[in-house]
Amino acid sequence: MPELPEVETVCKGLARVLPNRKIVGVRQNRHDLRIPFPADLGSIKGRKVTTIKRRAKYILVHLDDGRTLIIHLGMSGQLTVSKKKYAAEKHDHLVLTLDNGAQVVFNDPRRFGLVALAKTKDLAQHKFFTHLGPEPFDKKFTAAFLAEKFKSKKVAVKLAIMDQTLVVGVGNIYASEALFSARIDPRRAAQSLKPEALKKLVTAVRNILKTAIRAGGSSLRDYVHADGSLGDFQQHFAVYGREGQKCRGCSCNIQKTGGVKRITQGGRSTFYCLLKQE
DNA sequence: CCTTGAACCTGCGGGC
DNA sequence: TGCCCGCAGGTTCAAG
Repeated sequence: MPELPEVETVCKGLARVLPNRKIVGVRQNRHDLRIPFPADLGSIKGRKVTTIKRRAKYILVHLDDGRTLIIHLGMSGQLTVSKKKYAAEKHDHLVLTLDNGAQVVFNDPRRFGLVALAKTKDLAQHKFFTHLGPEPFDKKFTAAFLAEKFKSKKVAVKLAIMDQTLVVGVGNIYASEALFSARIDPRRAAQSLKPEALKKLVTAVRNILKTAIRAGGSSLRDYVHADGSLGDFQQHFAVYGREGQKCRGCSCNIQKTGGVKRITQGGRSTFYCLLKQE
């Protein structure tokens, strides 16, 4: 479920519930996801949560002893917070109980997620983060920056913009959406984009992510993303998942174009509409 | 350094 | 009804 907007939405939900709460129970229903659970994960029991942050697609739960609980949702992870009595569901792998009785449940059918524990609050040097590019909303993420990074990249721009070492947060859905919004053919070699196109791409990435965050945020209630889906934003996808249908946001004639195209790049689906690009 | 492809894992829907 | 296939929002690793 998660690209940056979904993770951001989950973080916002957690931020309304977790800070200043003490963790009074840690239940591990298995010992690993993509990587083993920390051997000392149980030691977060008795600790109080200070703040919630996000870096790339990682959720950071800072603790009052200076350590950080790191959670990544992978492809299918969900974090829900419920005050109701916990009823175990399939694929609930980690359940934290808070001192107000609330339960934080990490459910992840495909188990591509991860849970880790860092010794510090500052994670810049942590192995998960050293290789990551800037946040898309960081002022470092500019057309000039992308030009430099794309210079040596012959890969398709769709793949390049999803490369987390260049810029973080853009996953398979928003890559298609941002490129459509910028009217850039996803098949083009990254290094072939001119400054004007790069500028449009930077703007499009920021706008798409921001809009999706707003839509996701609007669907929050008692849960941190109750259904684990994309909130309201999926109804606004212009091209993603719309093969053969009319794209949203350009005035192409579907009779003429055949609608949105789907191709495979890097083993994953890309959706695009080429009107106004040729 | 760059690129590609496979691997990790479960669930769902479509076709036969 | 069952079986097989392809597909799903991420990341890492090996090999060329």
